Amino acid sequence: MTEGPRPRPTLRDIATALGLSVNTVSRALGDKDSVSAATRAAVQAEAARIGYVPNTLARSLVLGSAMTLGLVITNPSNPFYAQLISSIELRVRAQGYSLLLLVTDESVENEQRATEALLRSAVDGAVVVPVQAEWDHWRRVRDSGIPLVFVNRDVPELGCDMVGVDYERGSYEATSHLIAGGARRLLLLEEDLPITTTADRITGFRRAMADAGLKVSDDQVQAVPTKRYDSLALPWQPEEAYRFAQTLLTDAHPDGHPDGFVTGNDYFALGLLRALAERDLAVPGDVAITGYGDHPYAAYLQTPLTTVRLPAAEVGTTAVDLLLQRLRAGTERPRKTLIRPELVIRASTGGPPALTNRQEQPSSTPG
Amino acid sequence: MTEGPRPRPTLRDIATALGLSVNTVSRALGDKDSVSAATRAAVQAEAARIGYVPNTLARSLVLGSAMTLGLVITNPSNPFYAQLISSIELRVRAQGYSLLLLVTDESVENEQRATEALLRSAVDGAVVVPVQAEWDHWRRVRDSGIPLVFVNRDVPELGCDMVGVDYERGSYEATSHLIAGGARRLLLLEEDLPITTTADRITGFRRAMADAGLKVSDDQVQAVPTKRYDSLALPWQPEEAYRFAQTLLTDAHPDGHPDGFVTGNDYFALGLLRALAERDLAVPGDVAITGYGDHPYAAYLQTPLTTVRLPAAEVGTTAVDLLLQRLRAGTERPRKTLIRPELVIRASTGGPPALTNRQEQPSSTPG
DNA sequence: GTGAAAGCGCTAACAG
DNA sequence: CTGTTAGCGCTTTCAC
Repeated sequence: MTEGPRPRPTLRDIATALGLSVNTVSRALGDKDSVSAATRAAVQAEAARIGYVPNTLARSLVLGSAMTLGLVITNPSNPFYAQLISSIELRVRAQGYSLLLLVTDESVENEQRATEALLRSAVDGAVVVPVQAEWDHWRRVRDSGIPLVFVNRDVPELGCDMVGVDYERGSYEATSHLIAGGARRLLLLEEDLPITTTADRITGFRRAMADAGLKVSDDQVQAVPTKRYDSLALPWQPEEAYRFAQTLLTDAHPDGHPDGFVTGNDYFALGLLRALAERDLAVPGDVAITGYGDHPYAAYLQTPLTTVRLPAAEVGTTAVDLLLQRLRAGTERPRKTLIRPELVIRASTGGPPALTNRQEQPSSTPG
Repeated sequence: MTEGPRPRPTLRDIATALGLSVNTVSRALGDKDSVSAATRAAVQAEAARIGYVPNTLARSLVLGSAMTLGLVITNPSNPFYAQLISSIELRVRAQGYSLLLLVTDESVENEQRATEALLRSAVDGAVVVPVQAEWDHWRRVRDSGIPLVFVNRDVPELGCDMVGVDYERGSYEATSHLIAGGARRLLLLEEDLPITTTADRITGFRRAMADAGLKVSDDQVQAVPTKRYDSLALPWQPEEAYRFAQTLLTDAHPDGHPDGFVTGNDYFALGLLRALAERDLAVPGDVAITGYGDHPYAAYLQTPLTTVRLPAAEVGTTAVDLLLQRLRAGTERPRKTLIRPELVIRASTGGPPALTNRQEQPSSTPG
């Protein structure tokens, strides 16, 4: 028969119950050695008996640290970010910190409010996937002594630590792979977000084309309109890429129809696949395509999708480690780390036609 | 030229700069009316000038509330939970609270540690997706006066508020739909987690079968082994269902091969689809199948998947609202809400064969 | 080894 | 209207 919400027990409750001073109780619980074994035992017993839990607020106030890190992220429904959240939370908790979560939905306004929240909450540091459109508010956070680690997208102006994915390389490899497979008239379908990840993928695409001696006209790089600011929307719907591709395939192509598509994420590939099927274009026979992200479904499509697997967990873990190092170390130069993604070759580019018996590894760094 | 981390400005800095008392400054900033307009203006100007940000820690300590809610969730990589996180964070922030995130990965141990963290952090309340295997630690949290709202899975023993999805109904409708389409030898592929959501879906399946006058033998309800405790794994890999289905389809079926599959999530359906394709079984010709969750890819499979769409955003929002109401109201009876999911009929059960021009709505309550 | 005193930054009482 | 006093729960001096 449980009682209603009793007032929470404090050090003083233990102290008075045992006829000790609050101070002694604090030290007994804090495992300092300036307490007799007997006292310590008594204190710990009483603490356990009344269910004492230290008040982090008070503790933080005097210690000047809340043992809390912030995580500012754009969209948890993006599988990459979902994994990032998991890996970051795990690491943060393992190091004895708490995690404050802020979601920005790609909105600068939300991000500005998020920085306010970080400042007020006096977090010890923050892992941030920046919206990138503006960053003055981040300067303010950094200047107030809260170390920042940017993840996935950088804000070089601030000279903070950064850990991301080598998107350019992933895109380069995907493109080169298509070219190696015989594709010549390639198209890149990209997100229309004004962020570096997209820009890097475009760069990779162009570089691969150039290295193969292929020209890239402007209409070979296409931005798919996305519902980026719809706060509860999924990262991207295949829908948008589907409609976009429908139009694209209908348009006149002076040099012949495209025979290869590089897409900026697996959802685009999904929509594209449908549009191609509707025009009776075979994949990979008529058109080869690559995705980006290796979402959990990619290997299980009817035409398994060649795609770029992102090391989400590694990125998250590295970010937390960088942050904690900086909390301890202080003023080193900012470190930037790009982790290399992995091209996973499947049937959509003529790879193994279906699942072989070799098990697809759903490794610790999937999606 | 930014300076290094200055000590953070406090009320006293403003007070001394203006020759006022700390108290007056506090009230001026707090919009109390017991301050002259002139003083308030001066204070606010100075606060803005030095970039004053109130210290939530100190504020919380005296006020007895940290204006923070906890969110304890099992697996952010499950698209349903990802959306839940988004919607909850949005609502929580809109109400002026912060959100502390704890991930349990379906582990009771993690959950117990999470409750410790909630107690220490003195959150005002928590939204919880419980692991359900044990719940004594939750009793402790509740007894210490922290209101809890269980989401998606209930712990009826504790008499807390709860908001979930009517999984039984979703499963009932999916099953009935298959039966209406002519399927008779149905199989249910379920998660092997010991949780009520799975149990509810099984109940719905059995009830639909019974209502149609069909018997259900034990081997018609199958649990797919999953990597549930793999901390960074995705919710479920299609892989497991694929292998499981391979075996299943190889086994002798005295009453003929199954002509319908109800699956507990869309990933299972994905694996199943491949296993069926390998045996040249046509969907929906030979076998009709349904998924559960309406993940973003479901509508875009080569055979678009009939599935049960879950109202994730609505669940999340409702949960936060219930929690905040209870924070204000105090002792009402616990309220339990089940939100109804929606069966989305597609080609895998003989629905519209492909995307029609009627736009698939990626509504605010998808996946 | 233990206690008394002071203070983290803020807000709530009460005076004036 | 404003200042003084007190205290949130805890930890860190510094005496004893």
